[in-house]
Amino acid sequence: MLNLTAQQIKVFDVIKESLQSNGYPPTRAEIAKILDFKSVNAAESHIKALVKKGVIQKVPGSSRGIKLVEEISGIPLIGSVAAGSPIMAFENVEKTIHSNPLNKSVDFFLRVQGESMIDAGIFDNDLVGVRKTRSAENGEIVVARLDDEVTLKRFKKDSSGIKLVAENSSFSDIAVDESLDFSIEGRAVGIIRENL
Amino acid sequence: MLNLTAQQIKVFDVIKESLQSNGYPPTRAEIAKILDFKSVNAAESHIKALVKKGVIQKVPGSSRGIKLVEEISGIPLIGSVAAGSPIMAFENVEKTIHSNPLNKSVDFFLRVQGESMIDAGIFDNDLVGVRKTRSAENGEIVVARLDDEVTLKRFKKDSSGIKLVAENSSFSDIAVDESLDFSIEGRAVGIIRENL
DNA sequence: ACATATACTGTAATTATATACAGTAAAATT
DNA sequence: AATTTTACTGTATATAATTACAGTATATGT
Repeated sequence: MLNLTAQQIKVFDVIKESLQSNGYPPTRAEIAKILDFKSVNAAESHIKALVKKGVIQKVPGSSRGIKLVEEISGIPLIGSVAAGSPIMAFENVEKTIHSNPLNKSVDFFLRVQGESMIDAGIFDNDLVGVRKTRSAENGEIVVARLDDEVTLKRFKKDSSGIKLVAENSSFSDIAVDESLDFSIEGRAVGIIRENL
Repeated sequence: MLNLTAQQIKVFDVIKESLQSNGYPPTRAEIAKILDFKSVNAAESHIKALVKKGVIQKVPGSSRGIKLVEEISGIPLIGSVAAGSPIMAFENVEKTIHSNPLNKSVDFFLRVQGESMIDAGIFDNDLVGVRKTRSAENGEIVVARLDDEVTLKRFKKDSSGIKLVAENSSFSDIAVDESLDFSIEGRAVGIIRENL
């Protein structure tokens, strides 16, 4: 978005504003009218420039066929994570969510499997909004990778080392030591539950 | 949404799906193609019916000029409910949410106050998605009004009558009898938690 | 200096789209 | 039983919209 000219930003904002208030993108004529261009081609040229710079996409031949690239790439919903695969690998994406109800920036949603965080009010099948980070603060709920397994646990750190704690009395803590291939994939920032 | 016919629902869903995947509403021709109508007028007539039933709006003369009414109005987020006021009264609306991440139709979100449903995994400050109904099935979580107070409780009904049960052992059940002004405001269908 | 990008006006053609009108037929309502 | 609603096909047309082409002028990059 940084190398857009002042006029290109204006055109981009008109498109965004139209989507917001009308629910659909503007036509060339509408853009021209709003920005007081006397030729529809002025809008057309700007659209071409915006496509070239990668911030919008055009659907040729289609009326109002303009898509914001930021909208296209929604938030992936990760179902189960195949052993050993990167968490956001294509095969792990269950679907793509195009609205983020949480007030925080979320990189992906993870569908919770199992009851290990039940005492933190996170149930089987809940969707956890995750912000990707490599580190965590003491006490935060994190998505961690242990060898090939991805789990949701509370992160605890003290003089004796790092522990991953389940919020369920029937699960025991995991002490992280050198024998384990351990990494933090992200920090849980919110949840969505679709089935009450 | 209840008096839509099967075909009208199909057309409505095509519009919704187009908005979801294209970012703009479909044309009559696109609807006809997807639903295998051989005349664009079939789509046009259905659109007119949907407008008449109040679930969409048309922008005459504008290509793709279709708006979903549910998108226009947004979903109110109810904070605290003033004693005696209708739940969705203006003064109770904290803000309006323009995206519904839950797969179900939601009439309003209610911000949970207190710990009474903690054992159901519903915490203080969670947002509960509520579908407005006047009745409930045994075992459902409902938004109920008792005299002037609005609460979230599990609805239990048997031969001895109606009980409102908190999911927290330190709360006692409320037996609904004739002395109480009791009504059901809605059914909880999902939750959103913004603060983990 | 030269090419390319920006920022337009103006014209025009083809195609996309909305929308009305004329029918037919079955189902639901009154 | 009569009327209205639903659910289409088929035709037609005015207008909405995309998009190419021809210019002009200034600014920016190489």
